[in-house]
Amino acid sequence: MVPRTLRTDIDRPTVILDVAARLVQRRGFNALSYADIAAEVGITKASLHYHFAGKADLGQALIVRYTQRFGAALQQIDDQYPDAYSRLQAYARIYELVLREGRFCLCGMLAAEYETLSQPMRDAVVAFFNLNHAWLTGVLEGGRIDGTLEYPPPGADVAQMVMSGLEGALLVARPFGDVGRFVASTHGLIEGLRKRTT
Amino acid sequence: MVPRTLRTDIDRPTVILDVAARLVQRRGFNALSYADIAAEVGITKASLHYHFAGKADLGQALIVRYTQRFGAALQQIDDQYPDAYSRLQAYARIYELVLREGRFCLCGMLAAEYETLSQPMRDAVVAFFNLNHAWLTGVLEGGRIDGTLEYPPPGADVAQMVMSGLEGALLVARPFGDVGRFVASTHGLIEGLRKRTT
DNA sequence: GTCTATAGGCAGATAGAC
DNA sequence: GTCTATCTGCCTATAGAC
Repeated sequence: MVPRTLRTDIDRPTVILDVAARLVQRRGFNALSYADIAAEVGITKASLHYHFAGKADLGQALIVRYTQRFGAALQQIDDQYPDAYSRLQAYARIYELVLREGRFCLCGMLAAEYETLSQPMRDAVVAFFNLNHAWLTGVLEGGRIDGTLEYPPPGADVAQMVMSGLEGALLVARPFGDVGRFVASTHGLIEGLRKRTT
Repeated sequence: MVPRTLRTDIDRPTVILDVAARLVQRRGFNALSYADIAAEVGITKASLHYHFAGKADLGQALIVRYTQRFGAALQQIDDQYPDAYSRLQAYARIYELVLREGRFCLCGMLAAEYETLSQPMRDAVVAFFNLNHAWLTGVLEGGRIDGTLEYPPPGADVAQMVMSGLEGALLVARPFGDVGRFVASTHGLIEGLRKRTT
């Protein structure tokens, strides 16, 4: 069934996830309450429970959607940039945009709170990092082939270094409210991998 | 007044801070409750309030002590290791030991929860990072002088990169319960700064 | 789908006896 | 310093009407 008019509003679950994602990325999952979300969405707590039975279910949906979108962004980078170095730059830009919204990475936040999460949420967080790590490893190995990157250790280790470096750069820059601090950390990280065309 | 016998127990506030620090570094400040601490220390919640009037006061004391101890460890590194490269290695080892205890950096955890903290706690967290950044900047500039390090950008930027890189390596390695992942991230980070004696 | 009303629990915090 | 007892408030969650 197609709606008769172009809808500018979005469906409830999407709006709920939008609001919840923003709150978690700014304040953490343990500081998130159904009351806060309900107030911002403009419904009651009881209605929230209709869409997401429990807080852990909501949390899981949050991570799954975040990971899907992240995967799509990585796919877009692959399509848009031909060389590995440009892909790394674009990857770092994703993180920078998150910071500019005043947010932390959803899964970075949940990694900090990991021990308090339900098992499904834990598994989803790990899956997010696995996706990032696998993609980065591919890009890094591609960089050896296309000649835009140069690094001594295994690609998988460097992938871990890049991913951790970006998460950490977000984490530390946020209390300072300073994007410059993020750029300072990450620029050297990626330039250090660029092939020197001496 | 000197106690008549050698005391093997420690004073209450210290034990409270020990227990609270472990809980915060594993589960986060927002997941910390007076009930949990009291149960583990073996006193009541009311007694806890005698030593630390409010949760924010306890939190502040936690950060101050952590920062003091960290500063002492940095001083010890300066005394023990003559060259900049060895100092960086020793610095990374501090973080690795934290991970081996199953913990996250106290201030890394609080950086994630930053928006929910009281102003005094926020200021204390920032002070911790400032201490680390200043010390690292000094070490890095020393490495140019003693010839053990080599890096293109300003020392302050590299300091930010190293600090963020270690915090991020802790953050991401913990959900995997894998110290190897931490080492993979940080080894390349520090070796990349070492002067090539070609 | 959304509401009102409410249950049941745990949070941080305080009063006052010992 | 430590206790018992209690307060107030917020939390997640549910029942049931509309």
